[in-house]
Amino acid sequence: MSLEHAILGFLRQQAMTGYDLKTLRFDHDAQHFWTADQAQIYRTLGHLENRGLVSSRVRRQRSRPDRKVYSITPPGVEELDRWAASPAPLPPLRDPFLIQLRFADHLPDDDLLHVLRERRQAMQQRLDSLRARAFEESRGSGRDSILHQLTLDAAIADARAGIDWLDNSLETLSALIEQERQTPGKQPRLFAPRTDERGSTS
Amino acid sequence: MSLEHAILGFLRQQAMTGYDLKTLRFDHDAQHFWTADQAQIYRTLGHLENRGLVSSRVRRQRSRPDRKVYSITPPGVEELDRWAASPAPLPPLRDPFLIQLRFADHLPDDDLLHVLRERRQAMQQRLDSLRARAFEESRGSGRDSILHQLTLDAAIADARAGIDWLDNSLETLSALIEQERQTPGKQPRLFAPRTDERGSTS
DNA sequence: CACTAGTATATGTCAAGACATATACTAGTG
DNA sequence: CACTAGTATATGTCTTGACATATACTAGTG
Repeated sequence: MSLEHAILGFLRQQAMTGYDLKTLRFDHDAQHFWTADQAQIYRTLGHLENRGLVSSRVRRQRSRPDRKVYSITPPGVEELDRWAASPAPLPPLRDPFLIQLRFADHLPDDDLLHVLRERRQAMQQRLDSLRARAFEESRGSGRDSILHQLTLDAAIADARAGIDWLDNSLETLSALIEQERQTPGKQPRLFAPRTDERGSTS
Repeated sequence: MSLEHAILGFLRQQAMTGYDLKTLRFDHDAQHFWTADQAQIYRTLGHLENRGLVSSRVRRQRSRPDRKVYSITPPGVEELDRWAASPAPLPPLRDPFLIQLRFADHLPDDDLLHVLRERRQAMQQRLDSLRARAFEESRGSGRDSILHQLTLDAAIADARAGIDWLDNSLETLSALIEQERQTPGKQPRLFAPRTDERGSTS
């Protein structure tokens, strides 16, 4: 599981509780490449502890609920290093928006363009906030800091590519719509007009 | 569910069986933006039928198993159109490779570069096959065909962005490694300096 | 003749993830 | 004083998706 290894990675940097992992790490540091919900983090910590890859000790607190601080164990470090050097399969592209677009040929022109523009705006917002973060977190020349910056770069590259693609698509579709308007016999031809020589259309 | 709407979309184009949806559509047409396993397709068809969005009739065959041909119903068309115009939330970037990279600071230099190069090669292969498909399927100027081509463009843009990012990362990390080699001694560390925890020094 | 691949549908089971809710205490705000 | 937000852990449950297996018939290959 990826989440297991993300947790091991964070715990190797510093021992902490499930609450800290959620609020400090997954909601902030890792937010641009992996998210996890609280319930899942606690359950995964349980699994990792059962397998001996992390260990925990309870810190009693008076004015707060007790904290269960998790540390990575030597087998945990081993597992993390083993996994980090192993090839991960390319995750397939899997985007509901592309399903929408693929089957949008029955949408009114305005709706079609609107959906694309909305998507572009959302992507632009994501890009802006990623860039702001990248700027804020751009100091540090150690390896750890560089790796963090590279993950931000990946998210930025992804968003930029998405926006560029949307702009091109918007242009293509606008041109198509314009062209269809100028051709009153609006029959979308899926195949080439029937002028081929072989095989008569009986 | 996205899969439900993908199925509705395909069935609007043409009535077909679960088997056809799997082998002709999801394994080919939609392969670059959505995949689905056979069991899930059959079960989803069942749900859609229960909800009246598709209907089926059995075609008896002698030398083959019977075919259960599904057609989209008017409510199904309505649902598809409604969904196509509704805004889909941006799916978060979610890539196990970025977890690997983020926590790769303990990897030997060669392993680190190797992992990135392997990734680049896999991405390049994907890009090549996507480009080949885009070339083969580039005829057709109707709206349906254009929309299909746009989905291919999206996948191509994604792969290209990934490769560019990997090239930049490879360059950045090579430079960092080179620089670290020329500066022997203490490297900048974010956390406690690494001493041998073996305790008993002999 | 045994084996494999293709056509076709269906169920069982498990992991990952998302969402809701329970518990329990404190501190600050209106 | 009531309410809200914050700290902290935990369980219940549902959906999506992945993988395995069952059934059943035919055609081609070694």
